[in-house]
Amino acid sequence: MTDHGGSEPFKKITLKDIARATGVSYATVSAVLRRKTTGTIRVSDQTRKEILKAARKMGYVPNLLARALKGGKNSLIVVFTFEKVFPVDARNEYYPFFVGIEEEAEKQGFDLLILNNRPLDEESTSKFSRILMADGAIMIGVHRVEERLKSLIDRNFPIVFVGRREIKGCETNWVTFDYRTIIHSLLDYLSSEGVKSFLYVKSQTKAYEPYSDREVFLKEAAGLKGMEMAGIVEMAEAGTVKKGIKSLEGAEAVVFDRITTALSIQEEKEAPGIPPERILILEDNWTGQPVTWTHWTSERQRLGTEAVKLLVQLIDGTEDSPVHRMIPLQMIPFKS
Amino acid sequence: MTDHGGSEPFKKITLKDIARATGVSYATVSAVLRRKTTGTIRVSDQTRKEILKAARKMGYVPNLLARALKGGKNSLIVVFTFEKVFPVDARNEYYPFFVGIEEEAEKQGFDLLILNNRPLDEESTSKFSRILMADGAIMIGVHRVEERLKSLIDRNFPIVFVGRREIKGCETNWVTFDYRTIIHSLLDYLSSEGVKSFLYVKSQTKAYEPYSDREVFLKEAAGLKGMEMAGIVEMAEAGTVKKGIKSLEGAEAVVFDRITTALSIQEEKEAPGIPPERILILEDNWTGQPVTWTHWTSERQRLGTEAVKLLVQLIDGTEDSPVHRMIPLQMIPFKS
DNA sequence: CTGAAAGCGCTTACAG
DNA sequence: CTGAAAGCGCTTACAG
Repeated sequence: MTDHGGSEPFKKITLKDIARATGVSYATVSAVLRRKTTGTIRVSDQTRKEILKAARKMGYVPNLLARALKGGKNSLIVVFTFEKVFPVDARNEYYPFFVGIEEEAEKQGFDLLILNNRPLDEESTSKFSRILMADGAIMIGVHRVEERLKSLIDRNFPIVFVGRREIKGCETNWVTFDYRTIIHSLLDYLSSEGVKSFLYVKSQTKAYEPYSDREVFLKEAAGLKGMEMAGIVEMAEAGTVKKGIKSLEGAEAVVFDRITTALSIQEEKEAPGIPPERILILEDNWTGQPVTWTHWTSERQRLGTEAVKLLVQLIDGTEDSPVHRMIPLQMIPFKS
Repeated sequence: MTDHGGSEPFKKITLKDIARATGVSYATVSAVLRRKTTGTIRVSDQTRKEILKAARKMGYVPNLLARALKGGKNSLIVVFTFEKVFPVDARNEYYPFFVGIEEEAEKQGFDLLILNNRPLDEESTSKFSRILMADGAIMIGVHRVEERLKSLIDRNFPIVFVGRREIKGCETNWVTFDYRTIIHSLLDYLSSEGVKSFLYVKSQTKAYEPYSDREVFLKEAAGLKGMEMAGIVEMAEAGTVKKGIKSLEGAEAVVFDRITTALSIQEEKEAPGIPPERILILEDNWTGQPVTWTHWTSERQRLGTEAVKLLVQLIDGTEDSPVHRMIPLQMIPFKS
């Protein structure tokens, strides 16, 4: 049945093989197998059955590479990360995006092509090379601008970024959280506590869109509510916690940009000396650790599904670039 | 720069476009971009640079569909599940396999094609159709035998199953856990507690390989150590717990086949009336919930990486089908 | 040393 | 109503 030793490569069964076996042209076989016999090609019922039978018996599996190369769509979506590793690990901050992406892709009937962000062998083969195997792509993480990517976007290859991502001279599509509304709510809350000024703890050294967005909205909201940003404390996400706590002493209220930074302080025995209802975190809790201070709901998975929905619309031509979508967030206030 | 409204489809830049722009044959362009200029095709340095420059400027991205269709390998691995949903959710039992698969694929320089197990539009397009886009496939979950799959395996398409999976008349490759050794260890442990007989709690209604394996090895080990399997209690994984506990009363020792079943009993206030050091679970704890009874280490992620390693060897021709690999397990004994 | 041509497995417009 | 042929974008053996 099966022969051993140096197993032969893999023998593809093609349309031609079936055509030969049944004695018709392979165009006919193609038509029959694709159920297109109502169209321009018509085949007798007898032949139809023979072809179907032969295909089944020979174990024919269409080569979708060829199909896709010829025709248009492929029902395939690329997922690409600019990060070092692809976020399949549940502890990864981007993981919930991926879960949402897969869920929605499945619902919409798309398969997923996961591109690993590995170094390249040849100059010509860009990181994005495999992107053209798919109908469109979703990008996760903080990107570095690459000419090649810009060029694809310019030429209308459907690409959706998870998070607001701008590329100069380029019209990018993205889905992001509605940071503005939620940050205004959070400051309303702080204001209702009688707070007039706060310290802003900034963990990000490199500014990129989502973080500068938050800072902008925070300042805007503070201005509107007559509150004062008393100062900005730069703090590494890990380490220098003791020193960090020191620098918070005497503050009326504290606003953290990152949950990880807030958590590293929350964990310390010595409290920062601020009443907990006067501490805000401008992020959802994706860490799974307990958080008591005020923050917001995690809609990361939802952001993933929205990204796919938008991408599919772009692929279908139901939407035209550029499109930007916002996901609402809900406050989770401190509870004593 | 960019024009709005009814954005045109997506204009591919092909080798031909670059060839036209630089005034050489597109075979030359191909050679230059693939860095194969040392071979049969030689190009002047001047031309080389021009081609490279044009490619960059025009944003050329090779179409790997075409590349793969023509040539052989694609550096692409299919991951397929027979389950309803693809296990990207961390609470899914198969999720750790996927994590290991992605990790190793990344390491080996392969991208991943995730095939969703959705219903089909056409008869000819089998669930496995996209499989030929890749160099090989990894199968997760409990399969139903499908002719199409069998035929692919018969024709030496590289496929590795996660878990022992047999298909009649077919030589399948698989990686699995070394259930035999660990189950013998577990019974040694039970024996050292002075146990002479035990009850076997069986949750699986449908027998498939991994579970029948365990039962077989359990019986074998019991026989060897002069222990008696006093009875088999069939128990649904969820529900009927109360009744389940009743049926365990008076047993000298209990062996569970599934961690979920064991946990649903462990959670109940009323203990099963068996000393905890006389309870075994023939599974690792993939649930994340605390488990006190004796079980074994989770090597699921490792199984995923091993599956990829084996698949890559099959693709490279370093190994010939059929290959079976075993992953060792370690006992985690009850601790009071 | 170079470029034209065949061919990978399909689909579909087109000529008979 | 049917089948031969062109073409999707590449690579590579081959003829000039």
